[in-house]
Amino acid sequence: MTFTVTVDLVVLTIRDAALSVLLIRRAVPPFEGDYALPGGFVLEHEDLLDAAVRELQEETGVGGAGHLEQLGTYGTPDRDPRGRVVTVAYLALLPDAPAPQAGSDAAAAEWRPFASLPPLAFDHARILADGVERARAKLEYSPLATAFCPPEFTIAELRQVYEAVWATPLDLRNFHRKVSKTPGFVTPTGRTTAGERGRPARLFTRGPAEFLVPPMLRIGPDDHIGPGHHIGPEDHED
Amino acid sequence: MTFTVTVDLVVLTIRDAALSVLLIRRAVPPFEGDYALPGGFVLEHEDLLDAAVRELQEETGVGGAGHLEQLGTYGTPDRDPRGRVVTVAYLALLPDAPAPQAGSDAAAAEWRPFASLPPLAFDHARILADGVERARAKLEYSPLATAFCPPEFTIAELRQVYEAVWATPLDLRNFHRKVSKTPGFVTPTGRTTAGERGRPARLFTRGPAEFLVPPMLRIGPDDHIGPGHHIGPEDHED
DNA sequence: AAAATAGTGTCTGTTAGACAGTATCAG
DNA sequence: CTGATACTGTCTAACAGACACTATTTT
Repeated sequence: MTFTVTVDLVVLTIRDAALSVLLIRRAVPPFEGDYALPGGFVLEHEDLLDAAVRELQEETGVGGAGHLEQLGTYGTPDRDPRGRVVTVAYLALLPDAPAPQAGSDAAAAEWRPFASLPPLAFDHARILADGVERARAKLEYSPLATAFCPPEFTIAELRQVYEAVWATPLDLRNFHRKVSKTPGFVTPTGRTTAGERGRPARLFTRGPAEFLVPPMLRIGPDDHIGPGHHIGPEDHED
Repeated sequence: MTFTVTVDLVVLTIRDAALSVLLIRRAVPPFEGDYALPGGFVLEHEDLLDAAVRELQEETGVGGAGHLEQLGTYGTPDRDPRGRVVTVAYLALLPDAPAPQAGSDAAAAEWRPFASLPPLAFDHARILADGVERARAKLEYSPLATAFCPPEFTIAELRQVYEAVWATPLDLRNFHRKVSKTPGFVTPTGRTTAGERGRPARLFTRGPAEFLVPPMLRIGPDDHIGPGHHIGPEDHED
């Protein structure tokens, strides 16, 4: 038994303080004209990660910035009407800026706010939901929020990333203290912003830490677990 | 371009207070006679998760107990000398007991302690390392440790799971308090153990919580990140 | 009684959340 | 000056780690 293998990309960024997703409009059947995640076929001698990097490059023109990691693999027998297609989904986190470019099988690529999404082709709605949940969870215990920021950023920019991804307002003073006291999260550059309103802000780069100790928890310690509550990181089915 | 798709299983359990892995000896080339993770080909109309469940059933005879989740997909072009094989790895956590059974392409299946592993075929050493790291991480923020336990278990058994997976001793009194105070982690059954040495222990079942709030952190809050990994608190014994 | 295991209580330093206050810019 | 944003400090309740103590069984 043989399979077709594709990669699909959940590409996230922060645009106008809102978590946004890169979507394409399909130019060919099936689902012609529908929105979908960018992606494509894995080539004959190509590693899966290389295929994801290539597709990301083709769709966004993005270089080495940002973050890319495997999200999960989706292979339900009837997920693609063309036959048995298994897709390996990747999650990309990028700083804002790159203007999307139309790919070969994509009529157009555009950023869409996560809060108001159109219907998606295939099982891409599920893949996208898994990707956003992964991003939300990893912001807690890794310095991955910096992947949404330009090379130099302020604490306020970093806080806006957390607020956009978690869709929750955060206390800026406590946030500032927590980021400063978490070893290796950010490294001061000595430079500051200028020309903005208010006091200039110090600029930082991402620090050397791979994990945040202690983590930045989304949830207050006095929260309760109950039916309907959906808190914390999520994985796939049992 | 077409691919062969397989599932491989990282099956973990606690045996004799040690984290252990289910390995098979390959009966056919390539890597004939070497140790490997159990696994096999995905069938024509079979979902990936169904294939993992089937392989787990074939290797261990295990039913509905335990936990099974997708771990990751490995598809480096040269990972299998037979051609282009992509494998979707699954992580299974089981209570101790099931005697391994020999599968069709496996000469023998056996539990091996994670602390002393033989060399593994293909890229299975990497897959196994990823699986154990996933398990270690998930024990922090999910009640997944209960998947290693029988349907009814004591707090001490649950603590031994944490100690075995994290390879770290834990203070039994603080552990007991933390488990009891985390809402939805465990549910008392009213029954107790009997016939053992010492005071009988209350028996629990897994509670309704999907996530631990607050999490059970491996690492002390005053740990520092630096060159040279530093995980886990220092030993302490009464 | 002694040993062993289960479970509770207490003390203390640290931390998270809430919120007041100070610093430095533009206009 | 006012307004705006950046940053620091303080108070308090809750929590984590360390460790003493009580409870209930077997031998």
